[in-house]
Amino acid sequence: MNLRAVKPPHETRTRILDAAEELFMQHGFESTSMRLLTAKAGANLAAVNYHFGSKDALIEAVFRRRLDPMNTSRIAELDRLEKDAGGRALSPEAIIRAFVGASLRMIEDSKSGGRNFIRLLGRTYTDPQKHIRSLIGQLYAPAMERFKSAFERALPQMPRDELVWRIHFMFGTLAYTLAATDTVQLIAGCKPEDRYDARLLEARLTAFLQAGLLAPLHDAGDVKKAA
Amino acid sequence: MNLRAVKPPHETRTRILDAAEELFMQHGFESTSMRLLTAKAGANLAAVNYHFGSKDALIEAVFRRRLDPMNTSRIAELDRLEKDAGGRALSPEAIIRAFVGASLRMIEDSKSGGRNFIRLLGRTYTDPQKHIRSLIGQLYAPAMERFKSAFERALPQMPRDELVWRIHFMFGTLAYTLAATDTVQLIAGCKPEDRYDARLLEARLTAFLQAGLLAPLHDAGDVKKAA
DNA sequence: CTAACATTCAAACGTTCGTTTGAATCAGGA
DNA sequence: TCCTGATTCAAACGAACGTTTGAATGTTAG
Repeated sequence: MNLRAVKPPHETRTRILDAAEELFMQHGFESTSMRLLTAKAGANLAAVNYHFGSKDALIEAVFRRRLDPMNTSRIAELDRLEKDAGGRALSPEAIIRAFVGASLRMIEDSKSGGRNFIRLLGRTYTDPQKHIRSLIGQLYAPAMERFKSAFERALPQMPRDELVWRIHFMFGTLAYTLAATDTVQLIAGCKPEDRYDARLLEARLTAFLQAGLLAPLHDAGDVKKAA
Repeated sequence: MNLRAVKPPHETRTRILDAAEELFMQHGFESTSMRLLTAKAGANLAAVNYHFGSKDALIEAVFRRRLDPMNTSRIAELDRLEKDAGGRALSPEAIIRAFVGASLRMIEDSKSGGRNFIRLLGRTYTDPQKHIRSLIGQLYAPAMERFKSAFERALPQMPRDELVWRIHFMFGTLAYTLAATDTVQLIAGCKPEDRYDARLLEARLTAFLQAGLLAPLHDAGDVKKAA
């Protein structure tokens, strides 16, 4: 009997996914060649096509592996909050934290390549390729619907269009913040050690998003009149 | 004498820049081949290398053409506001409008390919290629410094780190909003005809950003304690 | 052991890429 | 008109890409 642990069933698959996550984050999809990728994963060039079918299918697998669990846990967290609250409405802040927290927790999780993935994800929301954007949209759809109706219940007085836009703005702020962890240097003066402190970032981000979500309604009359 | 207007001096150059702007926006830099690009521009395949030197140099030229004037006009607008205000401090909202307005005015400008460029720009802030991001950062630097100190003067009581982060968040919201003009459909229910109404968008965006910028300061003690 | 299956491997395939080349074409001034 | 420099053109270059192939190797069950 072999004393070493049994070989995991999909070891090569996993190594390829990990390498892809990191290289896609560093160089993007197109600039990452299968040769570089399989070399980093310690696999043969043909391994990607054998295990995933094609490069596009690999890209899809990279997102499915992390995004499905992340959004499932988001929804679970929201369910838990609503159950704890009994019949009472949740505060907007609590809903925001449930959404943002799932992403930030993944950044802190240093053993899995979560941070790589989060940065990759943040940038892919605006990927030029439509089929990639629609994949992301599809993977996000259930959580998005769930959070949207949670916000509607928390803010019954807010017009629906306005709410949709503000959710859009919040989503954008989160996406950009996660993706552009070094673009911060555009505006010099940020202490580098603060940049990855997820707890501090969560506090700052939540405060910003909450204020934006609850901003006073602009006077629609002004808009029409000025036009 | 020829009755037709004289041939513009850099007609082919301009046609190439216009085609590049549109195709880069639609497909990204790498997925846009020189063959497709020159065909769309009605130019020969070798024209890009003749007029610009290389594909990378063309990418740079695409950004320089629009970004330099845009940021110059941003700074001019801020100068004008400060002059009009005499010695008094500007409101944060006025500073935000000066910054956001330059982008949104370019979206409305349908005769030049400004809208294409703005969407392209929004996505490029988080481009995987470092030399592209640093080009953008470099082209933005003067305006960024100028607006940063304007905000500092308008909000003297706000800690500098906090302000830097909030400017970062605002910048992200703007970038994402401009880039993801169709990702809005992630959250269904947005009336398509509202999506490109720049005046309405400016009102909504400004209200959101202003509220976020002026959000109550979170208690730093809470953060440390929870850690 | 052996048959059956899953995985890995080196090699090659055809395509597309950005770039280069050298001749052809155009313009304007002497 | 002819010369000169700028621009356009068709053609080709070598390199890199994603994918396929068929044999070799490893693993598991009968």
